[in-house]
Amino acid sequence: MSCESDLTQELRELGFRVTPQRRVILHILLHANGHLTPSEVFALAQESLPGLMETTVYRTLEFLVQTGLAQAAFGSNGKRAYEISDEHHHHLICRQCGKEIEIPHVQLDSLYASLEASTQFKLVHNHITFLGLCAECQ
Amino acid sequence: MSCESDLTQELRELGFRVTPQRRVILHILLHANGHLTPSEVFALAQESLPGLMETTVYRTLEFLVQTGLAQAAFGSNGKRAYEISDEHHHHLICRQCGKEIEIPHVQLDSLYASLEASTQFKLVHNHITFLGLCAECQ
DNA sequence: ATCCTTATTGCAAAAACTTGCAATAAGGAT
DNA sequence: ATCCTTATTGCAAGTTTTTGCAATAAGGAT
Ligand SMILES: [Mn+2]
Ligand SMILES: [Mn+2]
Ligand SMILES: [Zn+2]
Ligand SMILES: [Zn+2]
Repeated sequence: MSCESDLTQELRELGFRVTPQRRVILHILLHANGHLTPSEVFALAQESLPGLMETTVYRTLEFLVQTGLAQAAFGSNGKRAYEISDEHHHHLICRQCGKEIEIPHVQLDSLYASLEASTQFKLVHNHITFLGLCAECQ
Repeated sequence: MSCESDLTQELRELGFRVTPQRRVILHILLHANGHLTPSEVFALAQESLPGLMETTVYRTLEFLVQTGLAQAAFGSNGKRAYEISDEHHHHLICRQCGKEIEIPHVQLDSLYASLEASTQFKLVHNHITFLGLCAECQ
């Protein structure tokens, strides 16, 4: 009974296959404390799964985002990073020193409501990176 | 007196040099109606400036963002695109059909105010891409 | 336990993007 | 007009990310 079993269960119920590659990558994301880049995931995953291709890591991470099990973040540098988080949140990063703050999604609730009202769109689970200057760097 | 002269003037006042490459790329961005990818800019720029390198396009676009003359957008596919717009705005894209709506920044004013109050950060000119489902695709 | 279907992976090649460094040329000084 | 300084470009090489396709193996059926 490993820690990612509920997620693999969810995959199976959605009609997707549970492969060793997906298991390992889910395990890594679940135990990471922050965002991981594809090459970080690859380096870690390769330890338990020699022969794993970096291509597969890219595809699996994007697959997990499509299914809603993982979230992608676009850092200030434009590079992608991934995480699994049960809290819908966003980020605010200081463009000068890189300090990062997490923004609970509840702070965007009224924005979302007004956007949905004015556009007729239904917003999905976004994971936004705001840039700014922290108190020290201003 | 070409159309990008005021921007090249601004560059010069900031202490940067005005090169044919920067002129051409500014001209292209000013006449584009939407976002352009680096390779689109490259293809157009090469017509007036044979010998131009793609590297230079990447560097120039990023340079224009740093100086605040251009804005970068991270589309739903994660690929970068650039534009010059005098209106601070954001985007809302349908994850299903790709339909895209522009969101005037004024709709985020109160969010920005509340984020600045709660975090002590000063937010900068962000150019955010929200994802959702349009009325038809829901 | 074996077979089937086809989703998923490995592998190779391409495309997108970045970096380092020597050659060039913009803009200021003479 | 010529010279100087050094920001900027071209060029080559490297890294990151995407794509196509044949080989593999997950999961359901027999
Ligand atoms: Mn996050
Ligand atoms: Mn835009
Ligand atoms: Zn800071
Ligand atoms: Zn749609």
